[in-house]
Amino acid sequence: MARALDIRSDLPPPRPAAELVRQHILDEAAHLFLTEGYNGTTLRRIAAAVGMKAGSIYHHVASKDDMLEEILVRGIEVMVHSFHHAAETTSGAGARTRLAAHIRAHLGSLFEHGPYTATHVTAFPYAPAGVRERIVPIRDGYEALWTELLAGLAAAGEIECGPSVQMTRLILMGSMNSSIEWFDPRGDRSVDQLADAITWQFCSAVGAAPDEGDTP
Amino acid sequence: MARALDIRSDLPPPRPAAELVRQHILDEAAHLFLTEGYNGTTLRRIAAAVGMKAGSIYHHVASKDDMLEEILVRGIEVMVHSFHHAAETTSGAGARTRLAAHIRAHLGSLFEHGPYTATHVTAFPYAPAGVRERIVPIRDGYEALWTELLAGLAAAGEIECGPSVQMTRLILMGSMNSSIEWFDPRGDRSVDQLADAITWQFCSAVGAAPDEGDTP
DNA sequence: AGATGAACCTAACGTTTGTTTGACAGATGG
DNA sequence: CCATCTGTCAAACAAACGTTAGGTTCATCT
Repeated sequence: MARALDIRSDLPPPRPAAELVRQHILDEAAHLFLTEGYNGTTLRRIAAAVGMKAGSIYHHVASKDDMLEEILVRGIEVMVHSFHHAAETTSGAGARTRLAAHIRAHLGSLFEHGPYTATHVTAFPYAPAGVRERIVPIRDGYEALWTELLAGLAAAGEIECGPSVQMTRLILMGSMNSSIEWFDPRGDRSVDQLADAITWQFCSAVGAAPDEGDTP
Repeated sequence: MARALDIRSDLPPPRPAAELVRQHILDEAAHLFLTEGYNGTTLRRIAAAVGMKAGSIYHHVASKDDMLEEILVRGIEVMVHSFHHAAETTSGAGARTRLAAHIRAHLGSLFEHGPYTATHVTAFPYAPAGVRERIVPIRDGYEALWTELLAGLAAAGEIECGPSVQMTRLILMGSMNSSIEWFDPRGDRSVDQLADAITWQFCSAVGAAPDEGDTP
């Protein structure tokens, strides 16, 4: 039986140093998963990047699959957080402003918050089946946010979708996500410029002209 | 020294049956590379799909890398062929018609000409470095066709690109290529509808209204 | 001082990878 | 009818894989 009424917690919080190493491992793993793919990345390669031997990794994580799963979950968390932040800061604005903010937020998740979100886009399709099944529901939650956003704007007549909102969402998210294969935020174009370009190409179809004023 | 002046060629043309088996192997390999990824596909898995044992594959193909390379090359050939066909059939048409035809042609390459082109999109980024280096120049040729097309339409003022033609091309090709991760041509939407949706979202920005007439 | 336990190492586990080998069956050709 | 060529197989190869086990170091706590 577990001792109760202990003054201090029986399960002490993880040491900050240990958690820091764990973060470091996941950072390097995510970076390698992103550039080399999941199957193309070996534990020895990850260990070398951290400055350890392969076996030592297992003192911080349960398995290679577990690493990927945690990276994918964190990637979605970043996206969801950015989405809500964009929604709050443009709650009263017009259609184009709101859409532009969300596009910028999604691209920010990809390029400005470490390799977790980007790994999500590239490594997910070929992740082990078990991992994928556990991630899909979480991922669905984020996609639902986008569907809701686009459907709302379309229903209000503020943007014009094609045959279906889902198809529109998939095309838009495809053009955003595929940018990680060619866009370099340290290059001669900024993330802002990329967001502007995608926003422009996507919602230039908006019946309403580019609006800057609020619509309370 | 090679014997010359032989009546028959020293290198007899490959038997048609043998070439057929080879095609079959490449077909199954491409399908597996597409669905499971290159590193996630084993030679034994490919052999099983063809109805052989792993070792037998090597009587038809030099190596796993060689399989991938040939698949990638053929994928580009399909795309280039479709591009030129679209260019010929709409040489005198207006901007939107020409662009729509090329978008439809590219999507046709992805979904209607076997797994070679689609494999090219998904497997290329994580192909072995040696293979990738040999493919890049060929791939550049196809991308140049698109750049030329978009630049021509933009220079004539028929479409409006963003800050750069390259960025516009990458965004457009990204939205087309990423559709292989979610679009199913056997589903309730046809490739034609997908092409229409992408064309609509992309070139609704065209200053000129949707034109149907030719501009000789 | 002695004990503790986390962090890391080396070494090896069993499995799977891409590839090679040698033998065997059937067709082909002189 | 014999010799040759083709395609296939079982078997084995070395290398690399993810993972486990056991030993060593070292700061911390009693």
